Amino acid sequence: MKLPREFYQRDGLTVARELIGKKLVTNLPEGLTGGIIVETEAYMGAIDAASHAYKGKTERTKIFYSAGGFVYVYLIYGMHICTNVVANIEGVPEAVLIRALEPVDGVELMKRRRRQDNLRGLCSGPGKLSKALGVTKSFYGADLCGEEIFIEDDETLPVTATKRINVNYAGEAANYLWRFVALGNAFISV
DNA sequence: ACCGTGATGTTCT
DNA sequence: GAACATCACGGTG
Repeated sequence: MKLPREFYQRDGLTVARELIGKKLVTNLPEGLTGGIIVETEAYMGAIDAASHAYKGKTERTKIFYSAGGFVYVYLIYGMHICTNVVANIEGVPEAVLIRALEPVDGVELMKRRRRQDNLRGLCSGPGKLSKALGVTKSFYGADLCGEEIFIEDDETLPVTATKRINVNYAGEAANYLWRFVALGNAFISV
């Protein structure tokens, strides 16, 4: 079952935690690919120095201000795409970064896109899973209640919260336990 | 196992 | 012109 708009229209921390165990899917002309979400991070807008939306609305961050359930993508370090889910209601700029998947559907296609054969490393990082799923900059603003990219209900997994990865520049916010991981899962990024 | 490094583009100063 | 929510590779233990 595809998650409805209401799932996303809650606070970012709840959405980030509850996305663990759900299945992220893209359905593109080359085929359907997807996997269980096993690692996420919440980025909490105006109260979060690590968030791209911390300093307000720009051309890049305007999608944060839409209703939950749309896609925010950006290019990092000049070569990797990161895939995020916008959370909360219109006007509240929160988002959830998807950091790792356990590969499930279209594994062969994902291996081809990534040019690598190792299952364990196939989707174990935000850049990796974006490439495996075929997510590009054109996904900016895509509707998760549509057909190209969506999230389905799946299993319930035990979850722990830890500090977020690579946000040391964010001062106090770097210590918040806003990363969520499926306990004991082998497909997480670190 | 753990470094160190090079590749690369967009955003904001 | 710096900083950046990264990855793969090759070196050394």
